[in-house]
Amino acid sequence: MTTTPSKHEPQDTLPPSRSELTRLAILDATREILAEGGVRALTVEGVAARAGVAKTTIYRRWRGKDELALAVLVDMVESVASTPDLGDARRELIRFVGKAVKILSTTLMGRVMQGLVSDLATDPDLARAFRAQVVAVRINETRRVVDRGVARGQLRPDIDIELVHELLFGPVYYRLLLNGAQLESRFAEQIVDSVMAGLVAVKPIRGRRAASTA
Amino acid sequence: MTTTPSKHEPQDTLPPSRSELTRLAILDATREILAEGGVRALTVEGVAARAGVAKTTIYRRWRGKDELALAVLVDMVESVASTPDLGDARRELIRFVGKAVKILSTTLMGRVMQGLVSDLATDPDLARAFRAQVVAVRINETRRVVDRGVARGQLRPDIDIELVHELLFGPVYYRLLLNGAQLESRFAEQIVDSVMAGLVAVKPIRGRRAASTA
DNA sequence: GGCTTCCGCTACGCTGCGTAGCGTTGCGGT
DNA sequence: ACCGCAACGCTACGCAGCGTAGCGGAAGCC
Repeated sequence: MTTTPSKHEPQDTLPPSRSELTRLAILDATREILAEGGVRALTVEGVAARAGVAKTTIYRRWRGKDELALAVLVDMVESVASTPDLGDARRELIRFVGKAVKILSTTLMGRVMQGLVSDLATDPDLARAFRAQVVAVRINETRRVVDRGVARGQLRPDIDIELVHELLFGPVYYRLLLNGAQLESRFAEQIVDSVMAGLVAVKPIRGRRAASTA
Repeated sequence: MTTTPSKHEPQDTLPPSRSELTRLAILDATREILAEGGVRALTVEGVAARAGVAKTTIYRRWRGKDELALAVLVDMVESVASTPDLGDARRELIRFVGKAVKILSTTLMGRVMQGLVSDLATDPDLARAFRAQVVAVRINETRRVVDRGVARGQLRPDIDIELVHELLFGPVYYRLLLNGAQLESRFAEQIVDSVMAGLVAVKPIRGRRAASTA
């Protein structure tokens, strides 16, 4: 697999500055190393060598390998387009979750995730950046899809967006990180169908008791 | 935070051998270091120093810090008892998931998990051991609880156990590893109620409830 | 051209890994 | 009590990788 150029390169009109060139060289080298050996193989010295760049140059831009990996990841997340309006909430959710499944299983974003997780727990700055630039994006997209479903009368209006987001993507990352089972497109469908059972709009029936905090 | 002795210490009758004493000293030191600084602070040299043990002694038993952390984790998982029969599938599932939530949020098992995840992706042996001794235990327990629910007529008989297992615990680990949101006991209830909607034996004509923004 | 900014390069100190060799101590058998 | 083996302690390595400092050179910007 060769290097994916990753969207936001400078506009064709303006020539890339030297600074931008080295930046891209570093990110590309990071991507390649991650693709080959995972995060375990990611070293600042290795990136510097492959990018044809001095080690100090990397440290002038990022504080360490964690930030570097996060930069690559953010670079990828930004390329994720929003889910189109398909007229049906279930289909949209499947598309939405399925896209994450596909990206995590076919690109090296899965590997970056695997290697980044442990660092999230120990580096507060990294965690904050990750949540702001990755998790929040997913939550917002969930909100858009759910809101459309509610507007169509397909989903209940009193849905906890963040909870739904966790129910949808939790299993995906569980497989990626812990279970080891293969991430297949069918999995997205299974998840959505399971979660949907609690989301569908029904004629107002008197619920049993309200949820209690025990 | 003091050291948790962790169940299977030698029988009271037979005095612990020297070999066993050093083994326990190493594992205790590992636990302490993990509790204080997380996996990032876990170094073989640090463990050796705190345990009052030579570094080589550690390498004679484990191949590295990964195996050491896994040993501590397995040591904890073994102490997790099975879910008792409560007569109600929903209550049992909440108890089941809630126990995991509590353990991950109150003991240092959460921290060990956080630090171990990245290594799972790069060390096949470690991943195999983890799945056999941690994941498989959870799946089996899920099966027991679900089977009881089916026998009582509370749950559908055609339930995919592994899928349910992923739906239940995926969100828990999602919070622990990625989201950063606090793991509270109420979360287990929310998850179970959401997943239950698709598991109940009869059509959801009766009370239905899931996510509520409270 | 001159100034600023960015970059390459070497060299360093440091931590932690994993191993080798050898001395020392505890433990079990007879 | 003795001996033999197994386990442990200790020192000393070589190595990889981190992160920093200092200096000289090259590109960009008026």
